[in-house]
Amino acid sequence: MSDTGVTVKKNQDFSQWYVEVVLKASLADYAPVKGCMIIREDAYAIWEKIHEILNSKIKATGHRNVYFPMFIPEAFLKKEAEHFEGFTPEVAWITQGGDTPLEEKLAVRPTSETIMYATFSKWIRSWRDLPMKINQWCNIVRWETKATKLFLRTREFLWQEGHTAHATSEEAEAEVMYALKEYKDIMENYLAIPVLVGVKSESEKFAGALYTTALEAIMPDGKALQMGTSHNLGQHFAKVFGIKFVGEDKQDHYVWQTSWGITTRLIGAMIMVHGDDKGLVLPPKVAPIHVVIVPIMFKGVEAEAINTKANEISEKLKSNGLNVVFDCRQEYTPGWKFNQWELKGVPVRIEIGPRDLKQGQVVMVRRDTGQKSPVKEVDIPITVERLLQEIQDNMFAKAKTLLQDKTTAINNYDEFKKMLEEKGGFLKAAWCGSTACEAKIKEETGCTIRVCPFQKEEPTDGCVYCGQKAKETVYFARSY
RNA sequence: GGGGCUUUCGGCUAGCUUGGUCCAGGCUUGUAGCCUCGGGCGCUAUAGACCCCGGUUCAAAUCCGGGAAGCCCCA
Repeated sequence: MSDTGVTVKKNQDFSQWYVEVVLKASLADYAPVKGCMIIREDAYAIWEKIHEILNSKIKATGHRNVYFPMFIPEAFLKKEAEHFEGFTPEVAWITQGGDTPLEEKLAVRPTSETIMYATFSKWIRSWRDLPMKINQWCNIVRWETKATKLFLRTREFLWQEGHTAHATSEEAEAEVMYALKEYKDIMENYLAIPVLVGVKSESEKFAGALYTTALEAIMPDGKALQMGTSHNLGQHFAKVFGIKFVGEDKQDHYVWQTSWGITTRLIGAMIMVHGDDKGLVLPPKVAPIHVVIVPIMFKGVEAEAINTKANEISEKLKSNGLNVVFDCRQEYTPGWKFNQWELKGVPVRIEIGPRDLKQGQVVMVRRDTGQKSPVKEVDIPITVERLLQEIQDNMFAKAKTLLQDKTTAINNYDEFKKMLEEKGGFLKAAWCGSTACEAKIKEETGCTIRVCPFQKEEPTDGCVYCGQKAKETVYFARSY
């Protein structure tokens, strides 16, 4: 065993394990600037996959992609006071161009509400211009001072931000829920990560929003991770940017707005949730490579026959729309290749050697369970297809078990603290609704309210902190 | 926001306490070649590093000061 592979066990040193998997599976690399990362081929391919999936969803419902500049005049950012206050600690500023100091400094976008909405006020005149539904794929800069982590928290990251404007509050509300629903589908049915959805508390909501809804997942170390957000902006921005339209009633109205986003952080979540001691395990639906074929080659006549057969299988699978790699490199042994492709998380491996050739079969190995089985040559395409689906399903089921295991219903504060130390995860507890209790809990335990679920559960106990009458049952957790 | 640890060939590291033995040693990787090579096989040859800036000194990987980057813990 060389150290080309992962050297620590996932459940022994999770942080170290994560860093090693990311670097050794060549998903990313450190950049020369603190807190910045290089997203490498395989990780970028996964991001492109996420593009494809979301693009096809939102285009089908009338959203269109655009691109706005990454520089935002300071005055724009300042217009919505709460928004400015929320973002200003982590905004990177440009103060000089060439040798000349700028008259007004420019923010490198931490999010594009302000620059987009300044323009919305020009574009929206009448109710016929609504709804306006646009989206942009871009990079974002938030100048974190510390605690950066590959994929999960970097100074620059990639994301998608949807921005819509509607004639009515109800329509905006529906749009918020629409984005949430599509996000949930991507996370659960493609990335195989189950999520909790709900509303953020007042102190956790997006700066400037009426309310924020979010999707939250749990990581194997018991920390929660925010997977995506969808905000109802109400008319806050419409009022400061003057986004008005003439309604069918011939009166002026302010628009109702939403914004929503998911980021490259999802890739980090996927690594954490599914990876194992051998490295990555990729959900088939987003895996850049579905099948790798490893020939067991010897010098002589058989070699050519194996080569031919492997190519044949590869072509057949490719024609079924799969991405297949035939790893015919001669400088590596089969064993070495097995380890390498496992590290990279390829869902299915096909081995073909002289013995298989004689018997008209191959050996098929699934990445999630390591299970090996001989498959007759004629059955290969259908078996691969079945296996990919099984792997996808199995991965989601496993992740669901993780979520269940890491969710604990709590009745009192002592238990809260005890469970937090013992296993972390989501702590489901009654809350009175006061920001003061929430702040106290955060101060004393580091836990925040991750979501207040949509399906309200009637609390049977008093508030977990103050004991007063509880308003609802919410999910607390430490988070990334 | 506070605290701790770390940094030597592409990767993992030895050397540092006690400055000179070090134009830095090993393993792995890369490159060229050989090898029946079914779980990181073996053999030969070759390439490759002291995080940066400054100081002390006849002499610095080693001591001192500053900086950068990475990781972890606490809030």
